Amino acid sequence: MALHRRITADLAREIASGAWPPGHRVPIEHELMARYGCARATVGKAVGALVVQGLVERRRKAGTFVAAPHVSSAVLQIPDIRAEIEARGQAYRWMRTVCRTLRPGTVEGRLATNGPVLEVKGLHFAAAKVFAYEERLISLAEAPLAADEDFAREAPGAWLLAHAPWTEARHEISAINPDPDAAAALGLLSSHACLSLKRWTWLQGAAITYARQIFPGELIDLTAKFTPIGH
Amino acid sequence: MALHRRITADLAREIASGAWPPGHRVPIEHELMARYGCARATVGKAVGALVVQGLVERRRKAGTFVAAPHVSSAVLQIPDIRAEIEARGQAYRWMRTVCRTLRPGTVEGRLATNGPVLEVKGLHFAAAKVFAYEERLISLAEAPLAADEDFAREAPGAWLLAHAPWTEARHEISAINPDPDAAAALGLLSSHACLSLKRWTWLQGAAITYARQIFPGELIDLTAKFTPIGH
DNA sequence: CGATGGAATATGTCTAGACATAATAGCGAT
DNA sequence: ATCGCTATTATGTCTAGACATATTCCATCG
Repeated sequence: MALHRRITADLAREIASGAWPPGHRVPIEHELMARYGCARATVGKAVGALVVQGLVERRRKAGTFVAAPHVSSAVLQIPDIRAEIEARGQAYRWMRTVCRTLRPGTVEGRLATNGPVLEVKGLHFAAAKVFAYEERLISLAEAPLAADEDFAREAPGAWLLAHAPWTEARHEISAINPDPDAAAALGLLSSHACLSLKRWTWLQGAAITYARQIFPGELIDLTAKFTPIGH
Repeated sequence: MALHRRITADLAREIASGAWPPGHRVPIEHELMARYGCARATVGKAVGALVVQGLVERRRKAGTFVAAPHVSSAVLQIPDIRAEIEARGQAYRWMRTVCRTLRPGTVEGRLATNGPVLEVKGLHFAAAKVFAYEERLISLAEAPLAADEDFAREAPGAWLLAHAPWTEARHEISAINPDPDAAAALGLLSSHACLSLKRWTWLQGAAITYARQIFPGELIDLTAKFTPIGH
């Protein structure tokens, strides 16, 4: 193994074991140079890796110190339903049930727009089984091309991904007992725990689309992995 | 700004703008050396930062290439339960129900360790109401100080946050109907939709802790925001 | 035609320095 | 005692090389 990795691992072990609590001073670079018999750049690379991982903080003149543990944030993978299903080796199918234009002002709290809105509802199937129920609103002012689509064969999510770029998104995840509409569509009892995923997307501050997807709880797991970016 | 940061930013801009699509070859290090008039180590540091961010991949002899875009992903805030509750202006309370040491080999599939494991179960209260049920396993080999704790007054999550750093974590979010144990603890019927959050954390590849938290569905929303590349 | 062994190439790691910069500690003057 | 200057110190950045290693390309051999 590369020397700089060994140094990183050695230091991390001291921190992990609790031998070096938060605030403890890590040996200065020249001492590590002497200990490992290497150049300063090598020590610097090793300690730099700990900085990226958020384990230590470095301050000029002061030295390098074990960092206080940070609150956790993680990168959540938001699944593309079609890709998710096909990755499992199952056949994917989309069935649209509703597609109509709503008058302005009827979508408060879901899509912030004064213009016309397209409402699409439908079901995602994995093999012969219902995988998700989806309700979607699309701002026709922001995505005018959507007015020419009937979304009978392609799900609005896939279409938007290819035709409507976005710069910001917000997701809200919760567990719900499905409302009567959703329960009927999914063929479930309302006692069946479902995962609700709401998504809002914006392009440069203008609301594009709102989506609410409901999955039978046992059919989906959202997984999130820690990433050192942005602690 | 440091030169290596400028190089990183320049390259990231090409990728973010779409000028360099996935698979596009990034100029080789010697060309970047010539372009910026710097040493190879400086170019290497700049490109290394892009690797950490997942924007490029490097292969010896082959070169450096723009990475395939990750599927839609977002930064998820994993809540600290106590902070979450107190932010709502409610009183927080932790009640431990179980705290015992398990023999090695009894936690398969949850915590990858051969050493002793501490098992803690308990409830988080918001005001007088149960907010979450928690089951936790802690590897005593990795966090030996936990053996001296009884977690009667402090939740293990809070204690670990202050004493056991981690570098990797995985979260699994799903909707479930609570099993009888959890339903009884939460005072709910098993028909009540609950959000299940499982978390595994590692430090440098060694498993530290596993936690399973169950929330009544209506009490919690996880929210995630998209973060564009390049901050 | 296919297999194989080099040669070429790009990155991976490392050295032994250099100067820059930020923060601190101590000193002296007020 | 306090302010401000300076010397010291530890990290930040960078250079101009070196050898190592993985991979690809290509020419040669069977």
